[in-house]
Amino acid sequence: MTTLVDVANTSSRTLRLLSLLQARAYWPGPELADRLGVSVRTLRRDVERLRDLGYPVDATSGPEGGYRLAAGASLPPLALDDEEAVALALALQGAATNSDDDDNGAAAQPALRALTKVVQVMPPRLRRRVDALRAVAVSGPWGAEGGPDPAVLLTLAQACRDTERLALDYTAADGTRTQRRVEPHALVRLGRRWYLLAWDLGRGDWRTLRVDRTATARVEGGRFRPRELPGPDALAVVEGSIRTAPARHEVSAVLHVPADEARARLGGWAHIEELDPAQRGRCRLRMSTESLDWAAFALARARCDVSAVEPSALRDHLRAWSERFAAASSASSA
Amino acid sequence: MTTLVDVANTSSRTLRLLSLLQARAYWPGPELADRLGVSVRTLRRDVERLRDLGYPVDATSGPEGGYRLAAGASLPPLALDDEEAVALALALQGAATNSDDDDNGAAAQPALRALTKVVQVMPPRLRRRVDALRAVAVSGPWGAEGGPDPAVLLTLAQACRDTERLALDYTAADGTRTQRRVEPHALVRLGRRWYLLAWDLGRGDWRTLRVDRTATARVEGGRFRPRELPGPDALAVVEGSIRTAPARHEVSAVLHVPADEARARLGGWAHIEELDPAQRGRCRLRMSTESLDWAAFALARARCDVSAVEPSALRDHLRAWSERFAAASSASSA
DNA sequence: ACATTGCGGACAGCAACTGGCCGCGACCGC
DNA sequence: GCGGTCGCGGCCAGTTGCTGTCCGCAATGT
Repeated sequence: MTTLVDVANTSSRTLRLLSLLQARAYWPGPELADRLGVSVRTLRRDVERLRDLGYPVDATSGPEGGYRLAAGASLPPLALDDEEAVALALALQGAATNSDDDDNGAAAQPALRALTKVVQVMPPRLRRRVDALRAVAVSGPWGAEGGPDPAVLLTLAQACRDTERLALDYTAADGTRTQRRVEPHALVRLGRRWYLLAWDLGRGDWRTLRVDRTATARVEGGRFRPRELPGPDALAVVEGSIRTAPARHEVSAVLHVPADEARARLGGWAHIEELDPAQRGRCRLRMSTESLDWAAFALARARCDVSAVEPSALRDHLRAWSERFAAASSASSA
Repeated sequence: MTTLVDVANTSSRTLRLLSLLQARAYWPGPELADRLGVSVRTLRRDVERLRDLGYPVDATSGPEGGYRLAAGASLPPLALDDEEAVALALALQGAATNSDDDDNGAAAQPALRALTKVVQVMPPRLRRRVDALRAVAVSGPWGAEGGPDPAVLLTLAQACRDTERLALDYTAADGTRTQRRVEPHALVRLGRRWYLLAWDLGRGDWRTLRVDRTATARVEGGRFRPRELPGPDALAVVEGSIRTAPARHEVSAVLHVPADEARARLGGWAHIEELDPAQRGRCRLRMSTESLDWAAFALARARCDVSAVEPSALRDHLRAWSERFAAASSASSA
């Protein structure tokens, strides 16, 4: 399974040892030595080598003893099997495309980087499995938001990292479709959208493109030498070129349940504050969101009476839902 | 940054080379050699070594040529930096705890396995960052469902893999809290819940415990020799011990928008079917869910009139929401 | 055509690795 | 307490492997 090829090499053995230590927590020394095809003495030396490399290998003596890879100063290369790799690719993809704005929005960037690493070295058969599952596993409300195509996002990320020219099918804001050849420079996440900062070869100028408006992206082969950015920082450039930040709503409401009960029902989804002691059995909900749908949903999940709903836009929203639901729940046939 | 420790070792250099090749796609040979502190000739030999190990390193000649790590027969050990590791841990954790039932429910198991691997070798400082972000990043409606504590889930997974005895604080179905000492055998995901199949040392019998009812779990130190399962398969045992599968709702409704518009608004969230051509401008929504909240939310996201809502329970649900929202949207003060 | 880059053979010197042996300490079950 | 099992690390002698340098060759883009 993980046997790869047996090379008698010392360094290859060290790599194999690292993999083995990650696959199982405890390994009796003799078994390890047998697996690696060396004597126990040499195994000890290999372990010592790993330790010198900075990977702390704990060992316990006595019967049932053995070696175990512990947490160290830096992360060792992860040896994952096929299933784990697929799960990882899907999870990272979800994190890169779906993650919430304020929370792990910052984590989306590293997630995307990690994803490019994984995908680049992933065997084709695994990539096919990921592609197949991707279709099924959109699974999540964000898909509804017309988020970026994960495949496109991934291609763009790789091209940025590798400084490779791209050909894009792009739909501009006014709906016109254009073909663009660009030198991609950076992917920036702003709000809950991804933007590609690129040098447009057709127009000879910098452009900020929305990834979710990019239908297809393919690598054109040629690599390029990065130009100097028209600003101190990719983020700054993109921010400058985006007109307005998407409107945020600061939601506030009073829930007619005790605070801890509300927290239990809503999880970490909204901030729940205690009200003053006189108002026992009630609490205040606060959340900051771009989508009133989410706010309405949160109120619904609270399963209790609600009052003092705060942006008036949300009240309008609730009224609209209410009317629609009333209609839907009464009419039982088309 | 990634320098670890400089060991003049050959094997360490091979590891470093692997990391470098993953960090950037193209590396000119001379630059690589310089980074590794060896001559180009030795670099070529190192590359050859990697190839012998099964990692396909592509090389292109000519100016702008260089080395690149391609997709191979098996996944090479992933060398991730700190940020990537944190993002990865968060993403995997999300996949393991939140993932939807039918879709990547199957992927939850490998995700959890991968997570145990990562966490086991993750430096404490990174683990702290993950823990810190975890609190913020529940971010998602599932948190509200009282899903399992990721930390507990992780501890259980590690203990299963390492066959280590555990002490659990468990809240039984009737609400009584008990302390249990168990030998954990397998984690099984059924429906959208995690179950721990374990041998209860206090009672001397097998038990199936719900992970989300487990408040704390700590490793007791001792390792044990796995007992024989009372069935062919952990899944079978757990299935047998769970009385009823959680009730599922097969939701159906007619949306008063064209099918493709509905798909655009709902993403992969629900299945949208065309109706017969006479009914242009309408389509049928189908989804299968355990939570009527989600169904209601989906209908709301469709932002259109809805009719022929199908389980009557959902109609009741909608009516309840409607009334609550009507109240909330009119009363603007507590 | 030229420069740049990768490929691989040959060689000599040096460094490292290997296996076998040893005594030591830690730990567990009897 | 005692013996068995296991990890630790020193020592040694033989062998293996690695390294840098030099070389001619092939591929590629300017």
